[in-house]
Amino acid sequence: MNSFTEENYLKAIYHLGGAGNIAVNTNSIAELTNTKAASVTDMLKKLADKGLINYIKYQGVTLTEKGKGTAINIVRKHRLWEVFLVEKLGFKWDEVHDIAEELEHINSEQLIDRLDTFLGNPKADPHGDPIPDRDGIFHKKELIKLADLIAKQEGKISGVNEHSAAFLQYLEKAGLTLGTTIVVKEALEYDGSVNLLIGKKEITVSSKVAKNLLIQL
Amino acid sequence: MNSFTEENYLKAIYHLGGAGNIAVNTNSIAELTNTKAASVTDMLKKLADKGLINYIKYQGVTLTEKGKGTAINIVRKHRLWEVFLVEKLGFKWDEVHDIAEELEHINSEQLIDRLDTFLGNPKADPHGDPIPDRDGIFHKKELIKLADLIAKQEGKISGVNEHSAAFLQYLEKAGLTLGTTIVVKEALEYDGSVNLLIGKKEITVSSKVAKNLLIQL
DNA sequence: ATATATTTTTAGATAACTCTAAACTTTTAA
DNA sequence: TTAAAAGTTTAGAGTTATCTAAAAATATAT
Repeated sequence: MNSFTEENYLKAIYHLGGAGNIAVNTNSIAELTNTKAASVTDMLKKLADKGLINYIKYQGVTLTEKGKGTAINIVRKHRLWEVFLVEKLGFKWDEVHDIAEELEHINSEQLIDRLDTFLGNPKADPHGDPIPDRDGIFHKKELIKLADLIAKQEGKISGVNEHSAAFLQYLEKAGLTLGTTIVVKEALEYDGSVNLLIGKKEITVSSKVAKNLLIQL
Repeated sequence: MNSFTEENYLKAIYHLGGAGNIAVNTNSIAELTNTKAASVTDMLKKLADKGLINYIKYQGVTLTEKGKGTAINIVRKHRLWEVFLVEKLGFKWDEVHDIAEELEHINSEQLIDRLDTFLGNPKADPHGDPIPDRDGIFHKKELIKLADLIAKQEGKISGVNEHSAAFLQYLEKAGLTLGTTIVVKEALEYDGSVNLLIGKKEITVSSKVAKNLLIQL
């Protein structure tokens, strides 16, 4: 059994890419967990002792298979709870993160499996992020940044790369919600902004927005 | 904001009758929270400093209005989650206590209000225990112990005084689930056991069972 | 009413997690 | 290629919640 705190560190390492080969560095973990580098170092020793991470002093960390499994399970729980909050309780997609952050630490495999069934085994959370199955497998569709599309390409808004409430609220106002079909009218080389058609309505989004909106072709 | 641990102590004091005038003693709190008396004393000082309990050394504690409100809110959350687990996720009534014990500490008024609405504002949890409303008011029906009924009285099984999985499983097997209508055929003075009619079926329950089954007339 | 038993509190330690400040490594850039 | 900057770890300390053992207060029983 891992503590609440250990779980949060594992999750942070996972989100920083620790499931791959490139080592995650101490400072970035400190930033994401709102702690100081010294605290991170202490915890890294502990997680390494438990066999959850590969840690070499001064060289950063990666997750072991065991650590990766634990982290993915937390991600699974987080995303399933987000679906519950939006689909069943009527929260907006920009309101659910903090509550899911607490719910993800509830410890019961049975609870999560039943929740998964109750929700109809959703494949993505309200932001389009994929939900791993109980074996930790992601059944993901290929998503492309809006910024990488060219004129005349058509696709469906299927995810976001940024989860701030501000960005999500902007998308909502602009009618750029998940599932919406869009066509690229013009991709402006000058500033990276993109002209889109949503049905017959034309709108322009900035480069920043285009980089954070994910499209399924 | 109170810590997870503080909340558990407040809840324990509440369940031991600390909302009334009779002071709850240190040892009983230690027993219920699975700690030692010395730990309880430490925490009582802390809760007293926060204005959540009335504490006089060696004389036990009662809850202040503030502490009572906090405790009742935890009870509300616990019971609403239990309803969710049974009604929506299909858990049995003897399986939900431990999970609800974790869920009750999730911090979001909005979450609980929406959950309440989602569940249809239930007035009782799966064991018949009343669920206080958001203002902490219990809208309770009058319940009487089966042991206090006399021959020919009829009523509906509406609650339990003991929550152990063993007792709940026994009731399930015996067909004594919530909502079942029963008629007392005979209350035996000799050993306190009771003969019941459930429809046309006759069964006998021990004195212990009769004391822990609550009936609405 | 006083000795004994029970209950509660205090004293002193430990474990988990955090911090600041200082020391040490690695990276970067002249 | 070495001096400065950036990043990381260690040392030492604080907080919260826990414990055991001993001391103090209260209750009980002859």
